[in-house]
Amino acid sequence: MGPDPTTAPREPRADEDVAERLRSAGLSPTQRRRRVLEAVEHRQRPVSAHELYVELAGQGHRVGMSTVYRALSALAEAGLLHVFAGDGETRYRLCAAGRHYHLVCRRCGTVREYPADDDGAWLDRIAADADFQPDPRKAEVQGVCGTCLRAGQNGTAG
Amino acid sequence: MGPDPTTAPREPRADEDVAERLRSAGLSPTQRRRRVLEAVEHRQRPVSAHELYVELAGQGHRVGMSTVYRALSALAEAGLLHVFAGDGETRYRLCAAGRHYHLVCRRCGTVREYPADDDGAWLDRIAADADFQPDPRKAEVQGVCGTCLRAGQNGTAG
DNA sequence: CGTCTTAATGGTAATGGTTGTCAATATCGA
DNA sequence: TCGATATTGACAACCATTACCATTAAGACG
Repeated sequence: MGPDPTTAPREPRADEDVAERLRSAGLSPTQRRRRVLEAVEHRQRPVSAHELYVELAGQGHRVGMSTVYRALSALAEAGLLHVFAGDGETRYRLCAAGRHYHLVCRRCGTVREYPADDDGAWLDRIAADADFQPDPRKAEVQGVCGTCLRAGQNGTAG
Repeated sequence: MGPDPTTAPREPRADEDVAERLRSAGLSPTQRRRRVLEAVEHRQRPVSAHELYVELAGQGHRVGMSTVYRALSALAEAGLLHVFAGDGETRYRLCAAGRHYHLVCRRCGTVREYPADDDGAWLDRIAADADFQPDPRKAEVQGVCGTCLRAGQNGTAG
């Protein structure tokens, strides 16, 4: 399949977007890093290094384990990913820009980003009240999401 | 070395309190578990299993590594300790009863429990707004405490 | 478009925190 | 005190993560 720069039916948009994101994070947008970022991006819940490794291998992309770990660490360090640790293996998830809290369901593991815009006063109050400067992107609330809550009522309450 | 049950000039109050806390958590208050809980209790910042092991050994108390791990896990499971993972080794800290957030300083590691009583509306609003039932004791906000903030201004703000 | 310099990569070995195993021991009730 | 049961501790096993270093890709330059 020869690439036709003039008539290419692909949309290089998404790929370029990923590359640009890497660049603005201070990372050269290598092929492997783009693959890793894209793979994380397509997940709704945090994913582990090993899971990504398997997924990429299944897609025919040969990315070494070390590279997956390095990419994830770099992306997390750059603030593009949020880190979830504590259950054996570390998990990563895309972290959007802007103020938000992370609502983590301890049953299904789904993470939701709850906007802190209109509610940011809470963080600001803490800053003034407790002599503490909170990082809006590093606020995490654990609990149970509505779906699991309703599902659990049927399954456990008997 | 030898404990004197009859003439001990200590105040059994604190020890009984620890035992009672273990009992109400559903754990039989064995000597080792009491030692572990007491050791965690006397710390202001999260402590690792290995650190506790060394500390207890230094006090002449022979507590096996496995026991330390098991006690910490059990105490955390029971809700008496809060778990901090993600920096190599897992760390534990006493978790008070009542609604509070954990303010974690990423510089010095100190954890402060910020009461959520008057501010609980925030969690309740999330519950209604985002279809999510938050666990008040599992809310964690990372940031920088005032002390480190002021110390850092001199060293880094150049 | 080739070449060269440098950073990234990947297979593998090593690291180290954590857990499993099981005999020895402490705990608690009778 | 005696016995049933849960706990403990030393050690080995486990496994996620990192270090190492030869190989390879990326990007600059002519």
